[in-house]
Amino acid sequence: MRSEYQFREIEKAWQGFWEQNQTFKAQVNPNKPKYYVLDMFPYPSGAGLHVGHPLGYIASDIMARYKRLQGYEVLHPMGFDSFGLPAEQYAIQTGQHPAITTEQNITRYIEQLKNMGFSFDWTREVRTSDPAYYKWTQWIFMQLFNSWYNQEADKAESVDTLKSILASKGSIGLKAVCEDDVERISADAWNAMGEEEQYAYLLNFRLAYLDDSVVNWCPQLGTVLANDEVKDGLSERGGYPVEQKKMRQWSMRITAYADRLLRGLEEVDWSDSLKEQQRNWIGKSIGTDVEFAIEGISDKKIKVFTTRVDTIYGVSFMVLAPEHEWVAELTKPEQQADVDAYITWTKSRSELDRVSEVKTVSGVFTGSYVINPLNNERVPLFLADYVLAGYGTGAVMGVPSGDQRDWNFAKHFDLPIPAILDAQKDIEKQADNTKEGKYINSGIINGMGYKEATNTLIQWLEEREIGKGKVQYRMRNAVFSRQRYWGEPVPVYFKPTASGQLLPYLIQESELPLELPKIDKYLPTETGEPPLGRAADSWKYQGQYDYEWSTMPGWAGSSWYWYRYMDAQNDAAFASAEAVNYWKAVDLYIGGSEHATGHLLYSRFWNKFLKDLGYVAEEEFAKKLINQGMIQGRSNFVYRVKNSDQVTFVSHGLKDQYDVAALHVDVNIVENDFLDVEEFKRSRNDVPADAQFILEDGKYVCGWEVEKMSKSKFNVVNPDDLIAKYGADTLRVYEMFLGPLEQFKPWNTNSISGSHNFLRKVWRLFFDEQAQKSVLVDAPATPEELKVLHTAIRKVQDDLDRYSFNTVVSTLMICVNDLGQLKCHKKSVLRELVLLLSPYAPHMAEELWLALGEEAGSISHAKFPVFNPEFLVENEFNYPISFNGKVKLTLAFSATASPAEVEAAVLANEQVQKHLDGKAPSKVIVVPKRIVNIVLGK
RNA sequence: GGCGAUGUGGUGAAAUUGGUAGACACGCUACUUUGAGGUGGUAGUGCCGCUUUAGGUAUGGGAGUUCGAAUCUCCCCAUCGUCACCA
Repeated sequence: MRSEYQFREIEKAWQGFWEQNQTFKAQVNPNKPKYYVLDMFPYPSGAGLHVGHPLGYIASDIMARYKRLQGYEVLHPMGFDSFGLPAEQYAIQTGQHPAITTEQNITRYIEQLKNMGFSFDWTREVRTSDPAYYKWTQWIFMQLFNSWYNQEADKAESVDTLKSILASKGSIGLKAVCEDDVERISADAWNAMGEEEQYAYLLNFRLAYLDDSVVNWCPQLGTVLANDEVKDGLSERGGYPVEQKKMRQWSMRITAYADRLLRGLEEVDWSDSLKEQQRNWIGKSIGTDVEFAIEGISDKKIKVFTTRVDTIYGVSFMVLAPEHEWVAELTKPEQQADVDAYITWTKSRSELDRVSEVKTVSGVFTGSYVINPLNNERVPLFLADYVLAGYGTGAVMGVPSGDQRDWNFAKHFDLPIPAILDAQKDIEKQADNTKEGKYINSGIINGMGYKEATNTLIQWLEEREIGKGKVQYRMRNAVFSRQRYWGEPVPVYFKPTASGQLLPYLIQESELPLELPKIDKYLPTETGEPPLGRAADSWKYQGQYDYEWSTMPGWAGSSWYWYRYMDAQNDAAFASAEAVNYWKAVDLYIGGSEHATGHLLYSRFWNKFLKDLGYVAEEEFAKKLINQGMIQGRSNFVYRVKNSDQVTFVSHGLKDQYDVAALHVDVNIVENDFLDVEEFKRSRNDVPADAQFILEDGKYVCGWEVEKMSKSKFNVVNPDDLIAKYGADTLRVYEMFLGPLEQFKPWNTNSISGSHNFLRKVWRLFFDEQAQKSVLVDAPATPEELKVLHTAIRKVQDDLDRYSFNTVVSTLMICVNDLGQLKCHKKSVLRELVLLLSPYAPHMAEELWLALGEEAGSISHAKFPVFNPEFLVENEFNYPISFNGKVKLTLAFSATASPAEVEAAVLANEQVQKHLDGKAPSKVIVVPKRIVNIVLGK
């Protein structure tokens, strides 16, 4: 038995114990309620973990341990999102296979995670780059390829059902999600097709499909990027320029799920900001498509999408995107030069220019006119780059009285600004987008209100087949191909038809996994094909047909991994039905907010798809989600005096008296902002031994600033160092004590000693370290001790239930301080305290549990203390007595006294009378067991 | 510009349905314990004011609702996140 708090020994011993005894192994246990608590699994980078990474893992581990104590069967797994660019970049530089780098990094991560004492069930570890795992990623791709979206049933179905519909009814009235330009055919036409022809036609409807899409191409990285991997026209990783390029790519029809993705947000407990981000990303708008005839061209009409069809009588111009495909045809000869100049100019502008010049108006007249279908007026047709080719129809009707951007445009080109609502104000000065009032100058809707007008117009347009109500989404289908090596191969090969057209076919399910071939270099081929093209000679299906050379994007493996944890070793299914039906969905998911629109949206998409096919139990995979705040760095600075003969540094408080340059200094040689001068001299070869330091009160004080945590700023703090110095339990307690989990906060090691001292204080309730002996006693607890204990039990439970991890630490500190004051060393009290502490400081808890005479290791599955309100009953309550809301004194009264009794007693009190100073109170408010407020007249 | 969030001591923060603002911790000051300690203990610490006692004032700023506002409403300012000309 250790009577000193030797955390290094203690932590190592218990980590070994847990591993040996598989203490945290989870299993399907129908006799217990389940709780699934999941961390977003990390990409194993070469740098290892810094103090910011474990924040979320600590919180989730506390919940896992807490729920175990409450009698839940807890699934708390960890794994690695191990496909990705950095390992591949490294492979390009060194020739080392990415699998080797990845393996090394994972080994390091596991070691670091184990040092933190997390209660993961390591038997369920997954790695997305493991063929046994990506076999099932490929399998899901195959299901997507074999499915179409039936809008009638509002779900995905096997293409077999589509085939029978086509054979009996054709596709003319078919409600399926596909591109607008897919040719509609009759049943006869379908039945007349040959097998290959039918196969080619079906490709239009599959949820995984090949498409010539405009993609974000990054030449430096040699690959396509998703929209959320591009920031301000540069690649998120590396910051390289990204250009638009048309390429034949695999895509996923996520837009089929747009509305369900939107509706599903209502049933999950996620933060408003996160839900809002997803809503914005999906970007649903309800409006109307309207066709405008073109003057002088009879076979074409320009279609616009508007959310305010009620303003159509206010149209005074129309604008096309400069990239619109009819621009050449619609430009009149006399405008040709101007239009060409404008298009050249817009092309020259980078993404960043466009963003920064939002306010300026630009555009050019084409010389053409369109006809407003409602009033047959001629409307001039312009080009302007504020209209985006990629959204809606690439054409916009301009209503200057109701839209500020249109108003600016009209002013700039001196176009009319017709008023359309009697409630519009000052439309000569600015646009007024009100929906109030009655319509004027508006033909068939004159005198109507907004709702009636909109319905009338849509009906009018639909009757004449020149428009219809429509729901528009901003979200695009997701490009699924990456021209990289280190990703999942797509389980597809290409077989030519009789006419030589290449059609994609799936390999057999029994042939999974399709493993990555070996290649000589991890670069594109000489002809610019993806790296897998280097294996082209041998990498063929049945030695004959080329496999797909692109690999899957990073998000493929992470879009379903929570199911693999449920049954990680299963070779016959991604998870057994039994496991899926028991664990169902994630009860608590913790991770960074940077995945708001990427991972979390794709995962919800795949989950809904798997639900449609009946493979999983829940429509939403994560019921509760918490985004832990990023931990920022806290940099320290020293101030070097400029232009001095000798190298001189001046302390922070005196720096204003000198001309100084601020320099970053390693935060690990600074404590409480005091610099370790000797260590500073030793560790920096640019600081000579005779350097001068101008001190304040004998100390060198450093300045500080909050910055990103990075090596170049010397502010990276490594958890391994802190664990060596204070122990994992201290680090766990301290990271939680820093503040609310969701909040962004700078890392500051300064006050970690407070958490360490707290744990030592707990230890001293059990042991006299000086005398090297236990001080535990068996005596029964006093009412006072029970009150202290049960106050803590209630608050710890309440706070954990609302994920307030920081206040739990305060509560435990108060409890320990109070028990210390009471000199309480009673086993019955301390046993409960250890249980409360165990989720936060599990190693120490195990050790103290043993000291209490309990069975080794049994604390992990013990029972959480039960709060008993009887111990908190008070006979008296200390009433704060306030005058006009300002508290002046407190008076104790019986807790059961009625408000009238309290009021009488208060007014009879001598001190109260003194404060009243002879005046009569106009009112006395008594809130039982809260406050007394005496209201004095003015 | 839209949307979302945040703003409380020297610092991290607490205040769960409006009811004693600053719990808990760091830091700091003084005293004390120990052979020694990134030790233990005691007292103090929002700001202004006072020898002490009072007292005044205070949750980004301004207005409002209320007996009573950090908390609710409106306006403004600042910071962070996010989308960014979305028709």
